[in-house]
Amino acid sequence: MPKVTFFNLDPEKRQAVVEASVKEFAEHPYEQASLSRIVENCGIAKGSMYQYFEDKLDLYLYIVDLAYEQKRTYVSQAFSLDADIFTVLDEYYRQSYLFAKDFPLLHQVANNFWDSRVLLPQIEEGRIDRSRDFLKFLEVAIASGAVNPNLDPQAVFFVYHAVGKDLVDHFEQGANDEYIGQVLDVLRYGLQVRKED
Amino acid sequence: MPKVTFFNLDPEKRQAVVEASVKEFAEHPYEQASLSRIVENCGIAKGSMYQYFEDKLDLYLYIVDLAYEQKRTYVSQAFSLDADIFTVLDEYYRQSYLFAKDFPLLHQVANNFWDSRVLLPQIEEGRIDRSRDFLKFLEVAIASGAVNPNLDPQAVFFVYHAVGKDLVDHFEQGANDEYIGQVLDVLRYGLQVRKED
DNA sequence: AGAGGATGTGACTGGGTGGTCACACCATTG
DNA sequence: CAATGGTGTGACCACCCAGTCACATCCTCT
Repeated sequence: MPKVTFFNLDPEKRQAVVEASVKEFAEHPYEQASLSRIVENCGIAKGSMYQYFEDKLDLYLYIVDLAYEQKRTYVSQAFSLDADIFTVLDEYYRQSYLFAKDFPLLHQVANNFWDSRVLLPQIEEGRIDRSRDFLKFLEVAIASGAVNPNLDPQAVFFVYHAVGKDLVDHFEQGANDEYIGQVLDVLRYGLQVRKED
Repeated sequence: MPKVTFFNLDPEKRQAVVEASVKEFAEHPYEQASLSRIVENCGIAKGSMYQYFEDKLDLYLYIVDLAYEQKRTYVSQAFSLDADIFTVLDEYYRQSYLFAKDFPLLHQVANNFWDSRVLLPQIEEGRIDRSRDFLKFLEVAIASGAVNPNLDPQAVFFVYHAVGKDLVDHFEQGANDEYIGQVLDVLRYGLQVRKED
């Protein structure tokens, strides 16, 4: 948590600090990110930074929080949709995509955090949260008869999460709406040919 | 490429250098790996290291090569199998798993390399190679009638690759044979219920 | 024995890092 | 006016890094 001094700051200055930090943590994982570069980029003194934050980690976690907060405003729309599971998943991937397109730096920050090896507990916690939501959704979908009940729910979550993560990773290389649809088709229909077709 | 001096070395010493380097590059991504720690761990002088390798990057790429060479001896078995695509993919994932179990440090080295941001071209090259092999296999499988021809081959590769990578990532947390089978079931049958069942 | 080339060595260089601290500044009080 | 306390500052500290180099050591061939 930032110190009170940070929130007393002139908003313009505070914004400059945030922007420079976001840029740094987007371009470098935590360990390689440099406080010296950040203060250079936003034109404040090194010492000032330590009036605002406890240390480098405190600043980092604050920036990561900002990123996930913004992301949540996008993806939460998907889960509040009153539709079948395929529509929800489609929307979820699409909202992730929009977030990455609208806030590429915040997207990178979140990505770097997920890949990081510091503070595994916090990452693991987020993973469990996401898994719970997903599994609840899956249960309903199975009960409604839309989803193949022979599959292992944990394995389904694993597959969807792995694909979603990589899908987002590759947005920078220009994945588009149509491609997302095709990827989802693979997950929906499976690889094996369907006799019914 | 290491210098000739390295290959003239007493094998026992050479092994010590390799082992210490593998350990370091398994525990830290390239940028954070420390030559000072390596030489400390294998008991040779810093200067000696520069008799064996051009620089840190030279050493790193040599170690990465070792890792992939070892991995290839495992996964290549899958592709030489004369079986249907599902058996081959199953075997591919399983061999990746065995490699990670038998050589956890080399597995970590390869993983770190794949996630790294240095030398993107070399990583991209490997990605294209794997994609080519996979797509060729897929073509045959579609022609043979085993695989749903309505799916986009690029999207199929994308999904399988994403899942395979995460599957391997999580081996350390104890994924097992049965779990691999269940994950593959998800990919094979898809999420949507099959009318034929 | 001596010469010469290959190899081993670790103190050192220049540059980076996160974090500190004595001091300067400034606004609000009494 | 003076005093107080929150805020800004950048030189500085201790530490770590990749890479160098003058020198020591060893081996082989003459």
